[in-house]
Amino acid sequence: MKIDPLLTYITRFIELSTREVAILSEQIKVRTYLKGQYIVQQGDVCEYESFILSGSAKTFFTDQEGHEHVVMLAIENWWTSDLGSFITREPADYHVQCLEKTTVAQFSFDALTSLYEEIPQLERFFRIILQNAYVESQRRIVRNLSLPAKERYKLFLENYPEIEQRFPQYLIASYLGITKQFLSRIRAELQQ
Amino acid sequence: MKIDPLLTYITRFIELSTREVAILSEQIKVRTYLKGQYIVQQGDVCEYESFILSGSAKTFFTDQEGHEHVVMLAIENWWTSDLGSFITREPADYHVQCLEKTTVAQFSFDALTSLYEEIPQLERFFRIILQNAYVESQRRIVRNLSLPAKERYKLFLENYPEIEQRFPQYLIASYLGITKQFLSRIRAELQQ
DNA sequence: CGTCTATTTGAATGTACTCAAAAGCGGTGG
DNA sequence: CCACCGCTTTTGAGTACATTCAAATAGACG
Repeated sequence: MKIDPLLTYITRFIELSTREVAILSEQIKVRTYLKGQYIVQQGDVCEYESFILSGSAKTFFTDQEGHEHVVMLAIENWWTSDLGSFITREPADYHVQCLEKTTVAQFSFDALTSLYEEIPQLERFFRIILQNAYVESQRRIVRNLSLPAKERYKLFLENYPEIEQRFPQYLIASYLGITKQFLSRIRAELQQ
Repeated sequence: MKIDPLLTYITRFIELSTREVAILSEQIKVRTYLKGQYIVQQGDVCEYESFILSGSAKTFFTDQEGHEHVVMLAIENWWTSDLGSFITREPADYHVQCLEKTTVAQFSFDALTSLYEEIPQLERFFRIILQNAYVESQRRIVRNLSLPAKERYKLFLENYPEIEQRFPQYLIASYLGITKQFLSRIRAELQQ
């Protein structure tokens, strides 16, 4: 499978020469996972930053009481990994599991380190990506702190209509920080 | 006031030549705010990324019901701004207000843009800073979703003991996403 | 000491949770 | 083609964590 969607995505932020595209392509590994397979396992060091070419994945962890909490849901053209583990080389806090057959483009830590040297523009690319991710992350915190579940769900529908369609309700409930039962009740209210 | 703490901070991540330090120093504005003054006002475009040399600030917003929500608390050697507004040049979602007399080193959008060209290493610096900030932001989301208020408060005490000392309880309560009354009860329980 | 602000305490309420069970929805096989 | 299985969603009842409103107490500063 080709990494064209990734190149398209990158060149929305920086320009790449033909030579740079070649260098990049060489360092990136394309890999396909089956439904249910893990891209990252909690406790292992996260070896890759993965860019989803097709398919979808959930990032989650299990708390002391054995309850799963969804940290992130990702589809095509999204990144997924345990960034904290990836950059520190410490055991991952989260699992990343495929929800369907999923093909990703992967940057290993070493590949990325050398790519930063060979294509300095990539520093800018990831800086911009991270800026956006950070801003979005702060927004999510704000929404979680200041809005009741019903409002959070409505905003989720507005912001991620594609995701709503694609994932079971109980995962969305977990992502929103509520139980599946409660989301079901919220949806019932919104019907009327 | 000198920007030495900022230079020390930057050189923990990248190396700077004497010439680069000079370029940097020229582009950075040092500014002192009095207690209560606003570094950023909700609705205005956030003009600066501010690095706190001394003092402290809170980032907050006011919801429809007129309640304040603290998004962030910052002290020396922390960054503060409304990054979303700063990078998009759109009106800020948040206020940033000084809690005491506060001196900051400020990067304007234009200064930073030209600094990225003159000192490409700064791309790396901010990439790393943002990586860390993003990871921390995700951790906060996870804690907010999976832990009861009491546990969140205990972790806050562990992670930010300096902040606990320095800010009134009602701000910490707001940062944790709970009311000041409830934090007071939690603290009473923890005493025993 | 008095005033202003911050914290604590009390009582009633509400939002969201737990546990339990029923209903819906695909897919598979007899 | 229908019966059954596993999985997801819905519904119900009781409960808990956290909120609101109100008032009392404690601290800080002039």
